[in-house]
Amino acid sequence: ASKNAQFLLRGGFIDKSSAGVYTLLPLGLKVLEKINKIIREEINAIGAEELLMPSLIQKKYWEKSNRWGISVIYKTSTGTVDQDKLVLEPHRGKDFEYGLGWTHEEVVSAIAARFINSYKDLPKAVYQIQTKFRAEVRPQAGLLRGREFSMKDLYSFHESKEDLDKYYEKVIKAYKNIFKRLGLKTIICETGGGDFTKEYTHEFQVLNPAGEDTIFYCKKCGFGQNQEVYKPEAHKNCKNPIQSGRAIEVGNIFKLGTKFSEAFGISFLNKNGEKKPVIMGSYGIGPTRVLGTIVEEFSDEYGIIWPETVAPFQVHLVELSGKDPDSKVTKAANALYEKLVKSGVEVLYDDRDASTGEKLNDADLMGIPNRVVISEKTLAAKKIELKIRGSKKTELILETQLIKSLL
RNA sequence: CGGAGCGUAGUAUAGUGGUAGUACGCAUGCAUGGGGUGUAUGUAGUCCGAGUUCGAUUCUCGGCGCUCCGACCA
Repeated sequence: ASKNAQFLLRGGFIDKSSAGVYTLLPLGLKVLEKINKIIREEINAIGAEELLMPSLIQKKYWEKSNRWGISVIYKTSTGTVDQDKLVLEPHRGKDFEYGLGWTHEEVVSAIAARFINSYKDLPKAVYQIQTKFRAEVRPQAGLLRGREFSMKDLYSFHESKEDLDKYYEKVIKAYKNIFKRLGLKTIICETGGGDFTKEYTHEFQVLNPAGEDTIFYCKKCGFGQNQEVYKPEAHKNCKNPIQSGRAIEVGNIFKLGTKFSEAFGISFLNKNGEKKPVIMGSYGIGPTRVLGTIVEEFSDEYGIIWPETVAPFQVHLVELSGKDPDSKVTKAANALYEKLVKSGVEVLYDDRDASTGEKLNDADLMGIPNRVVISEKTLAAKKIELKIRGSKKTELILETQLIKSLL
């Protein structure tokens, strides 16, 4: 199994429900929410508003864009496998056909068609963080490729190509901020746009052997291309050799142009009273895939090493009291726990009646940045023991020092 | 979608045409107490359906599920 699946399952972050479908357990959800918070902050900062669209999307929407039929595998009411659609059981003598949302251009376009009428309504950008469904025949690599996963999808609407281009650059900047805060080094790669657009689209790729894509890039000039469209002549002005490697795609951005605005009739009257189609862009980041990617990037033989920005807790407090629930060690650890929580520190308190080795190994596996141990030894020294996850050494420090360093 | 394999306890596995064993886990006791400690007792299982057979967990067929290689991947 892949590293992220192994550590996340063993550490109690996720639980496998079926192939490519996972529950985020309380610990994993905490991490996901931290990732989402960073994404929201940066996307809000470029003027987009959050909304929430449905997952169940009626056939008529998909038919307008000619995408009914690329969707999810489900059983139809007749019991045969149909690759195209979800058919709900007959009701009042009628089948109801829906596609489960694997992207939301159709829904957002229908909304935009109703609300956008004038150049004064533009530009506009909306996004959501929502569960998506895809007919992956072969899910793999834990959270890196699932049948159900979380996605932040942002859609923008503009009166001109130039305005879209400007916003596209703003999104690139926001994405750079997001991935930087998540601790991920990304390479922006050009790739073909599929049936979306003839223009190049861009992927944010994290170099990692667990990745499914092969990319070509240059560290010096910033050149990056996916293998699918690789054209080395685009790099001829730089003398630095091109490198290649496996990479995980954590985000992608598209200029949709007028494909959807034409299909759904999203138009506006410009200053001259002329009717024009709206120019659109679409921009995705997969938070659950990001979660898996972070684990692929930050771990050692013992477990995960969370970056502080997304760690489920700041402190993993371990008390080594042995069996006696009334021992001085337990009381001191309880007191420290209360004090940390009151100070606003996020603490995971391991007060299990388990062996020392078990507790310390679990702490390594779970990867919380600061491990604090309270034991007979630390009480004797009137200090607490701190170990930063990922470093080899432990240090004895004063409780006040610890709290100060965490706030 | 092309190719391969697998389905036995909560998990990981062994074995058999005559109804199943081991390890871990879990429960309880005793010992231990700074890197998954020792010990005793207990707990729990053959994916579903059909066929062959006196008898199927084992063989055959179908279904469902899972894994791996490749293709696809807005």
